[in-house]
Amino acid sequence: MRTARRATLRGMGHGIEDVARAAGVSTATVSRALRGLPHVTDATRERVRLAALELGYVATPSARSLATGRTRTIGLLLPWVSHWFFANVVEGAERTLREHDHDALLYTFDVFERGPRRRVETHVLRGRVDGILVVGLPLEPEEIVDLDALVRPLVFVGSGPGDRCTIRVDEQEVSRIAVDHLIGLGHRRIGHVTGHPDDVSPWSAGVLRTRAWRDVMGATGLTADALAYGNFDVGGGRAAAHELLTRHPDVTSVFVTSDEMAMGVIAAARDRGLRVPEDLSVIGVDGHELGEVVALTTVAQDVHAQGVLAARLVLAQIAGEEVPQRVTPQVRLVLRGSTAPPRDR
Amino acid sequence: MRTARRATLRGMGHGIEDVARAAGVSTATVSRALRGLPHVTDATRERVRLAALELGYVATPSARSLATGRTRTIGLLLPWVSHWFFANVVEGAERTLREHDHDALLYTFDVFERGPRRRVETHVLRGRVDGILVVGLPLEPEEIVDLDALVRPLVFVGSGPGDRCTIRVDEQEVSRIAVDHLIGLGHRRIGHVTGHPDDVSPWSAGVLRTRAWRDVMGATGLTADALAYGNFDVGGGRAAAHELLTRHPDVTSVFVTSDEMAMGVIAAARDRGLRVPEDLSVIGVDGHELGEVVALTTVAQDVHAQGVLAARLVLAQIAGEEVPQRVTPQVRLVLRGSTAPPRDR
DNA sequence: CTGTTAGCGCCTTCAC
DNA sequence: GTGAAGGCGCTAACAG
Repeated sequence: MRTARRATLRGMGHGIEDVARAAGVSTATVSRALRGLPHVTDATRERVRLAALELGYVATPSARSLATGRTRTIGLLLPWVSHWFFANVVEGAERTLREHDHDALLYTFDVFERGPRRRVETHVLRGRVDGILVVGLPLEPEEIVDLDALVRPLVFVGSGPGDRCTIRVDEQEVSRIAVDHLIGLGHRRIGHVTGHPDDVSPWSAGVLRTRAWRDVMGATGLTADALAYGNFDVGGGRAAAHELLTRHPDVTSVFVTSDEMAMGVIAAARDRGLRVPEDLSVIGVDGHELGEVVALTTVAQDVHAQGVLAARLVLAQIAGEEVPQRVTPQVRLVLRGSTAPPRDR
Repeated sequence: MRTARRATLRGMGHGIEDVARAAGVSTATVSRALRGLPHVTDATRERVRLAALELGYVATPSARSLATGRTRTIGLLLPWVSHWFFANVVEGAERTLREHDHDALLYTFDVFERGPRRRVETHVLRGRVDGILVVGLPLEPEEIVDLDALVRPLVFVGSGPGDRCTIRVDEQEVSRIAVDHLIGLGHRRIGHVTGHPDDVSPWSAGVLRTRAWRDVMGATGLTADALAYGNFDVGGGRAAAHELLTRHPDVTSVFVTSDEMAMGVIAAARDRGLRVPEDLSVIGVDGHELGEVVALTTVAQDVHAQGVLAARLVLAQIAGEEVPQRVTPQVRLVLRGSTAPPRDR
């Protein structure tokens, strides 16, 4: 008795067979018609479309994926979403992906948390995604190997090995702009607050900015000894600044590798009764909206645009197109009230 | 010639058959063994486990989904991720879901954008998710109907109809705490900045807080006429404050329905040469980390915890457990420097 | 242009 | 406790 159609579809609606029956065609034709493939009469296509619409038919993604090998889903790998940079990349990427009928799957791996560095479990991505966006995650070489094993296009944002499609600002330039600005104002004792002390990845943004800070300082004949770690958040920046200012009370300005930490530094200055910028100049990196509220001078970048571009580049790779190996978004110095010439003291 | 095993799996690794062969058992046994189902000897299970490990076998999600009808994926529906509240809910939810081997699929629908309210296309969720988290999205009745048609557990966070599993603070209490605080300080002219003017949903957070502001003001015999809309972001809050203070120069304090907008209000005060809190008191809602930097008094809530709980509640529903229809997280007044008694003038 | 027929990789009854 | 076989819903050759 194979006549009795097992109307399964687990209570999810109608299947392709229902549409086929309603339109009086075969399932193959329905599939072709609905996906806009050639070799279908306009009339048939329209008939199928109507039938599908009426029944509220949408192809079951897992069935489609199983048959095609494509998931129309992109994995977003990142440490946090509650940080400004990441939230904005994610938002830009997700919107762009959706415009192109792709889904965004979120995977957070907080590799910066205290304790031994947890390895990113790339195997959870197997068969789930057509492409991967790695955002601000300084991966170990073995992790890259694991990702490569997935045989899916990869795009890195805000961190990444040199030999892969990577979108990131010129970290050297970022530090140079910031430090040059402070030097230009007359500062000689320039402190530095950066990310995580255990982060030593050669392509971590924090590491690169710190290295460039050292370079610029050295090239100008200044000593780069006032350094503290703020773990990329407000509270961390505040604590780091306290530590820094206690150990190096002669510091007149601080270059901070993120606006969130920079605002923490400003809070610390206030804690200590120091006025910004009269007693202490502070410059950050990012272009956080709230920087305007505290008049934070910063080296700004358009993060949303980076998310959009990243999405476009994975999609392009999936489509078999060539993509640039390296995109370097512009940065610009945004002068506000947190930097000024040092007071004589 | 059906002997020639078509080793497809589209270059993705090994399939269940490979594991079966390696372990010398059938695919059925592999399936049972790997998923911890009963009726498998410890010895066989171990053998299968080893074989799978060695081959790096992971069941293809789409195949599994097609066979089981479950996707182990939860859809996150929200307007933005770049706003503090949302980024934190998402982060809490994603981590919790991952701990329970579930994926988080992101769907942003900016229903607050200018122009006609875009309808949330729930059909993109069909067959993609086992459950749905609706975060801070004031949906229309028809949209709820569409969601219900998916026959999947639903949890609302930060907004939601009264008759569904909803996690949200008591909005009345939020407004009461804030306004009472200002009244207690001696303010009589209390302005208000809230979200989007077109948002009239009876269960939008902004709408409810504004209504409660009116109620509390009225109950105290104060006029609630100084109102402006800040669209839930910093720039919007700033613009709204300018409008408000121009129209109602006698206002001595402002109750703002989010910390991000409240910080915009503080920026506007500075623009106008008004000192906070001497000339203008400002109180927000949320507990944004950066509130500390600008000494923002606020009615705080634990948003990360709400994300965690939301994830737990969908998972519980999927497991067939009963869940509370309403969870009301605690809020607390965080006194900082942005509120003070009004100056006589 | 359209229908038929195999799978896609895994799960799941049902025998053994 | 284990294996055989059919099915999940859709796509993709291949005929016609």
